Amino acid sequence: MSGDQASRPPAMSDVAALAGVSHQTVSRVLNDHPSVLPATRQRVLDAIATLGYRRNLAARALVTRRTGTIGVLASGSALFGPTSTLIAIERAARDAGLFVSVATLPQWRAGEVAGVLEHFMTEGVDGVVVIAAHDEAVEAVQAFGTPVPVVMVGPVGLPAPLRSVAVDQYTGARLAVRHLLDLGHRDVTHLAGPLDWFDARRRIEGWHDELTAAGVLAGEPIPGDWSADRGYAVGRELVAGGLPTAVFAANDQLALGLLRAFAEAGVRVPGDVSVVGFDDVDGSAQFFPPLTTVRQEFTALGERCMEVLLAAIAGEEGASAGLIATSVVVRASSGPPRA
Amino acid sequence: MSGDQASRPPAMSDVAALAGVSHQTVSRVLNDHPSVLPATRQRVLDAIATLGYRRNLAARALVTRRTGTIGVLASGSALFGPTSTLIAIERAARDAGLFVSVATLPQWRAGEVAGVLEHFMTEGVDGVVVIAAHDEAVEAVQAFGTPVPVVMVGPVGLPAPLRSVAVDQYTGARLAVRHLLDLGHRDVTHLAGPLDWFDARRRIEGWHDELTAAGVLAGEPIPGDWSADRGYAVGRELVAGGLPTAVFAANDQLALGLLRAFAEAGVRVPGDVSVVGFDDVDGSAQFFPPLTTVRQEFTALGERCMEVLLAAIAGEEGASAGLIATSVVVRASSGPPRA
DNA sequence: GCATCCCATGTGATCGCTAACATCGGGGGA
DNA sequence: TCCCCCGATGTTAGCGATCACATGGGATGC
Repeated sequence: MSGDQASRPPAMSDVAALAGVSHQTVSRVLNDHPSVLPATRQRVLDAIATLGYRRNLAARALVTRRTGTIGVLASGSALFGPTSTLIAIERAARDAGLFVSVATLPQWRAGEVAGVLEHFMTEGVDGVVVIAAHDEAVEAVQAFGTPVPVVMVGPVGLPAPLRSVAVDQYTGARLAVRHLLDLGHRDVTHLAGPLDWFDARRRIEGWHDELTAAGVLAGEPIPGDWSADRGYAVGRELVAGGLPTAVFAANDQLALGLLRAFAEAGVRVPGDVSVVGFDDVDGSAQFFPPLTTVRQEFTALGERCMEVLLAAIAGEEGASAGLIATSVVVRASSGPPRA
Repeated sequence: MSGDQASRPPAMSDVAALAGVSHQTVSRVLNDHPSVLPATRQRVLDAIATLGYRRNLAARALVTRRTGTIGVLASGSALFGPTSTLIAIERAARDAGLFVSVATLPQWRAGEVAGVLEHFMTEGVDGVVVIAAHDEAVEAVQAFGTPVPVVMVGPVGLPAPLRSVAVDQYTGARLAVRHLLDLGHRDVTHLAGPLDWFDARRRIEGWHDELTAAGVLAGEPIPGDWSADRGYAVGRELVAGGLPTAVFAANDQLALGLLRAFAEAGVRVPGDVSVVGFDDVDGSAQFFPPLTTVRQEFTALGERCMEVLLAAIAGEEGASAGLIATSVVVRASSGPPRA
């Protein structure tokens, strides 16, 4: 029966033969079916151990129409936020017993997004997570219309059937500004991220609303990207054109550039100007000076993401997301304004 | 025949029926078999498009015993090097038409490594890439003994059947030190990475050998980890205990900490002391001052990694790895020593 | 002009697993 | 005591692809 070609890995039937049961009983043991006698179960488990048997996932997927795999579409940059999110999601997924197929995308062009989603569909993923922080990503995913559930990480309030999970960027920004207001600042400039990113927009709104709520005129944010280079350029302009008492940068990279510009110009931080960032990247505690910033709970984000996705896969409807908390990490770059 | 349950996605037989051919001919079209008449091929392609057919990978894997998937075992940290490597490998793999299953590991304990490898084996991956920079990882992988090819990214000269691909850390370190020697330095201290990391050890060797080759006594490197905090602590000690004319830090984070310590103490860089890092992380161009550092070609690393893995999967023997080049990025943190 | 070979295509078996149904005892209620 | 039901296990039929082999017709060789 069992043609031992030495090349073929053991199959369920081999285990069954060794244990003296039918292959179906082996299947029952593997799937924790209740009606298997303890003695039988043990015999099967022994046979599995002896043979070094591993269940063939392809065969299983073929009949169950479930692969137990999710596809994660991530950005192809090493940016701190997206990367941390990816790691958190992967961990949460594997804890839930799922396999994680990852594809990265250098740019969010619709064609490429469709290509990757097609790739995932061919693979037969049970669900997709898109770590997508900006508009084009949402449009591209929406246009594709996958047959399996999709969770977008970043955006909020998407039209069905898309679901989303996000960090509370808005409140994070408000907390950062509140911190500065509490120190006595009334002149808080915002160096924003790129406007086609959700996070950037929500941080702008938070900054604006918190200032407005305190009766302070917000003005216009300074347009930026996420780069330290841009931070430096803006820093120089501020030095030349007149400093506010505080700058809230949309991320730590921008803040890093600002700090360099200020340091070079002999502007003291926080003596002459306070700087607050966003992300709490590795090393921000050793910027010059150490950066006050906003920390996001990526682990919680990953877990929430999995909850929502698993619920969606199970066919549940709502699965409202809620927002992931942030907190201000106060360091040396922020202080009271000069009197 | 085709029981249109509306729930089942179209299968090859559905396409065959619509195109008026046998399922085998559909298979031939999909696999680019030469002997299919252009007219037939077109009819099949049309039917595929009409039905929105997608080939079922599980069914294919079941019979071919190939999943077209590779497993990538990455570290669970957002460190720049490992993350960039992961992204590069993913891109190279997908370009090669492979699916990428990722698992991250917060710690390299043998049990966890075995667990993840077991996970990959169950999934039926055709090969495994391990982005592992230190000893324990190699031992754990070696102990597991996977039945499929494994490529370790980082180490060099592993015993068969393990293969490896690595960046030329050694030469990178020599280049960095050479740069300092060329500027006239003779007193180059090395702030090292953790000694159980290959990269750290090889950077130490490169530093040591380049100094020795120039007839300079190297002394002992200062032990470190990869953190900016450690860099800061060491920076303060150096300020208190006597500065060398140059410090070669094992990575940019360490360098960042050094720079802060020097800036706080009023030590001028590069006037009083030159600093060189390693990695060229995002933002290092905006450190204060902008950091001279060593850049690694991650894209090339990913591509080479795939070449080696694909060759191994194809059954080829040698597939010697070669080392990936590095280059020095000269910025403002290095200059001639004070006369 | 006839045998030969190859090209284009079809047929049947099979990969390893799970779902659905069949079977066979034994225990409890009427 | 008889019957019904359930627990433990076996049997059969696919899931959707590929592989190996079969088939039939036209071009080729001598």
